[in-house]
Amino acid sequence: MERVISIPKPTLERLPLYYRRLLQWREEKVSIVSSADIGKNLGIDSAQVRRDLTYFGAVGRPGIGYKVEELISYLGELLGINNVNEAIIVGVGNLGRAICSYPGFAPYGLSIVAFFDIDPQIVGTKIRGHEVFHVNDLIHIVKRLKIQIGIITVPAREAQKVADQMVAGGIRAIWNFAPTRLHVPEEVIIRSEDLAVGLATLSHYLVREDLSERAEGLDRGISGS
Amino acid sequence: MERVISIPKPTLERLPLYYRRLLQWREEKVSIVSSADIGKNLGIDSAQVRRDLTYFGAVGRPGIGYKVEELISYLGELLGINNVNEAIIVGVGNLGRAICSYPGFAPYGLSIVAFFDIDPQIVGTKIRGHEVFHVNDLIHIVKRLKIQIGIITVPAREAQKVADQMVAGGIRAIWNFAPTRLHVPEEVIIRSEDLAVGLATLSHYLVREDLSERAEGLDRGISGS
DNA sequence: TAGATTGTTAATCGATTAACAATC
DNA sequence: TAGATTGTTAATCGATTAACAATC
Repeated sequence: MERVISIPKPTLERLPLYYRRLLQWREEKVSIVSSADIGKNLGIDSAQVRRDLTYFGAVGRPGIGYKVEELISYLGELLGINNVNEAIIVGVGNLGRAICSYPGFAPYGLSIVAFFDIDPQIVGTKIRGHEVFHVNDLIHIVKRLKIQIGIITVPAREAQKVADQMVAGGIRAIWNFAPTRLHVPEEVIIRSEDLAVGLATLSHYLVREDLSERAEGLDRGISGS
Repeated sequence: MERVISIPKPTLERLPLYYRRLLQWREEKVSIVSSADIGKNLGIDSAQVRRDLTYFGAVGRPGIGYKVEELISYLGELLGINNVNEAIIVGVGNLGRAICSYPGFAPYGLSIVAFFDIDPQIVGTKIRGHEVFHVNDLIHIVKRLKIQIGIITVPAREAQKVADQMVAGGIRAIWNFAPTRLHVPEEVIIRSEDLAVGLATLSHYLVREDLSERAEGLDRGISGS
């Protein structure tokens, strides 16, 4: 399955961070950076940075560093950013709207070309100049426009149904914001952004800290620090 | 630093998934589940599930499985869900509003008790019955209410300033949705939800697939499958 | 040349999985 | 008891970090 060169997932999640920081450096007219610069800035080991950047072949110069411009287009290529990524979004409540107008996407060439909802109050209205279609038209429209990316921002209980229709329309990657697990054919890529996971882990750390305060008190005599 | 019992991060991100699925089972009147049930449902190895569930001591019965009810309260405790988590949110654009009304949080006891913004058009209005305050009042209000969690949904360039004020007010955990890295004292917990990372990885996989199609063609003679 | 920094190899660290004795 | 499933140990796998020769 995982054929050809395959990048470790953690690396893949760091590349966009490098990319974004590089855009900022370009803005600031910085033309060359070292792996140490990048690492210090993002809190990542410099060896890790070099490692990450060489998965598809080298791009830096020993003794010099990385040309910001070069690295940007290299990473852009790698991340598929240089392409235009056309997507549809299903569910135009607050979350859907927030995603449509999320400024962080600006550099990533995401273009949301059609909006869908099921609420008759919303279907037929316009969002950012685009008409909102009924979900029933999804398969048809997706096929016609050959859309590859589908974004799901509907309630959890609707999500699977929507995913099924996306798959039927030929969508190859689903970005799911509904708090539920989706079942799709294995050739379809799924990425779920599960906000509850974020909240729960944060909340867990708070609890942990409370517990560990006592423990640290007992501990201090032994381990110092 | 990482004192007392410490759970691996990947485990910590799976616990909320278990928790959510268990709530669903309870709803369906299922009273006992096995690690195999949980695993199959979430696409996780059953040994992994057992491992994850024993980091704070055992809860299952050999030969039987796990009592849904017991496991729910066990995980709830672990994740700090049984507490009420009071939070403030800064930035009440679409994303802020989406988070406030995100249904996935329902089980997690998150209570957003104050809203802040800087836009004079918005300050003073009400959201879900709560007045929106000016960011200038943040430190004062956070101190008075002894809030521990701050949610940042402002544009990237404002985020650090907001984080500084949260820290000054005594907030201990920050949930950051702005696409930028925040610098805070090390005792403050930060979790960043970086949507651009999600988008970029998704887009990357699409590109990879396109490339690998060719490669697979060449490959097939050798490795079959 | 001397100093800096890469790309890469080897060593370390941490997480996942397999296997199985203990237990219901 | 026989069958099922846990909790845990040991083996495997994968990612991070340290170290350094090669290169500018």
